[in-house]
Amino acid sequence: MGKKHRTAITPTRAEDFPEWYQQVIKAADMAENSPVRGCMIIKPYGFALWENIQRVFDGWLKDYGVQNASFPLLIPLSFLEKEAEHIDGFAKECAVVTHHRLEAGENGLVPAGKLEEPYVIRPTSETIIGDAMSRWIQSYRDLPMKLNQWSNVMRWEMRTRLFLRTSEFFWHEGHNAFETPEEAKDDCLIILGMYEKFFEEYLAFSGFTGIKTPDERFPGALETYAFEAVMQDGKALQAATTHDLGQTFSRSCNITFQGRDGTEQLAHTTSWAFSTRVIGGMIMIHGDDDGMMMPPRIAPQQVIILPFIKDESTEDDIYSFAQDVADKLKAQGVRVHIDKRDMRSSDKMWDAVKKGVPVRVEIGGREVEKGEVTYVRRDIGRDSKETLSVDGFLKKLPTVLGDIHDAMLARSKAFRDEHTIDGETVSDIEEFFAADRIGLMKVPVSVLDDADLEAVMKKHSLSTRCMPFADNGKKVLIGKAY
RNA sequence: CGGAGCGUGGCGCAGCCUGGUAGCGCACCUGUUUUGGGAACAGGGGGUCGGAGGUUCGAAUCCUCUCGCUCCGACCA
Repeated sequence: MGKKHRTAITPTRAEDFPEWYQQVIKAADMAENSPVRGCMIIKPYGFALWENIQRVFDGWLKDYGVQNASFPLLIPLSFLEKEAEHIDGFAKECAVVTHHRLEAGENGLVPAGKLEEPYVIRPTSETIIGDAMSRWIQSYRDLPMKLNQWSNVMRWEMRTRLFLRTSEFFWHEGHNAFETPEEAKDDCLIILGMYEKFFEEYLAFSGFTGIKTPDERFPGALETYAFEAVMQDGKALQAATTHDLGQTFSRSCNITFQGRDGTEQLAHTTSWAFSTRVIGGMIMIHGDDDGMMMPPRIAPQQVIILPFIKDESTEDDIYSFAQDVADKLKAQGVRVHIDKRDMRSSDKMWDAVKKGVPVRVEIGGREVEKGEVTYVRRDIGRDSKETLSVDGFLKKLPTVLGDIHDAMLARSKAFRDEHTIDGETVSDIEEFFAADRIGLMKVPVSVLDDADLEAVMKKHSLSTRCMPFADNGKKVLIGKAY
């Protein structure tokens, strides 16, 4: 009692942001490190979030005419070698499969059966999908071709962090091919728009959409477009990208088609993706000192029902009442969970808080007696506590979930805006970051030509994030990034 | 891959400098009393100290090597 300031997560964001991040993941039971270096185990609660993300966005992709397919995990080394710039970008982080058998050796099993041509575990699939496309595309009538796969990829990272950067990660990778450069460019912009809409409408955060500067481009791309979000520690997170690959990959993969004029032409391709990294973004954008805060539309559980059992005699009544409420919520399409674990209710409550379940419903003897429920919003806390009739609650819940979403989005937007500071010169940048201020600095693109910029960027480990569309490409965002 | 730090029961840590076979908080189990919000008391279970080797009568403590993790940096979704 009286310990008003005790937070569910130690340390707090202000005390140690990276450590806070780790602790939130642990407290919310979303993921953990695995015995495999750099690879994480996504636990059921975290994976349920990813599944919801997949389910919603997959529907959007299909509406856009994208077809799902599945390509091999292993890519022949020679495929990667086809595109010089591409291999240059990924070679350093490829895991290589060189053998196809194990044999008993002196000290246990040893690899045997050396492969003539090694395979690379896909760091991305441009080359192998390009190879397939080269066979599937013959005529302009086969275009556009829009393919996607939900898959895992592997990049041997120097330094990993759960969700944000792991050696193996999950994503979707889309690969489209078009007849004209205009279509390819439009495709990039359309999909980037879908990402932005998805992040805002489902993950409840906004960021900046824009064009990457040349040095931040995908290896082999003509142009890279990105969605950059701002985390609570002021660092930027590239949450999604689309790449206009021009004819780079169609040239190296031989994706040709016979055009309307009868001549053989190279297709214009694009690739685009977001990964499990967005979950890391959600944590760093929405989480607070009491743990995770799930955006309602994508939350694994939208409502958690906590039965408050005072004595055994009321247990059955409370459970059946809770079940009844849960059934009605389910009928309404709400993802609801009843926490029947044999624990003290206060512990269950904090567990729900740490997991970030948007709405907590408390049902005890009083509620059962009066046919009511008491609920609390995760984003507001105790002050939002309200007791309603069951029907009243059922009717109001959609609005409540919507309000929570709106509030979370508004907060992330306000944070982004407050932490995007306008500057004019290199010395403005230097001053800002030397003062340990958090956020991004937005300067005119002409600053990129300033010879002093590189040193300042290096000194404060900054990078250009993107040239926002909102500024018509006249400004560039510079900051620290994940 | 460079710099720093850390690896001791499920979690967080102390012990290590000044070697003598392990301790605290939380969690867990049992019981009693509690119970609308992170309960109290009593009793109890669990670790051989990341791994390997070495020094020593004796090592969590010293030495060497190794693996892993975290932070900062370079590289990247």
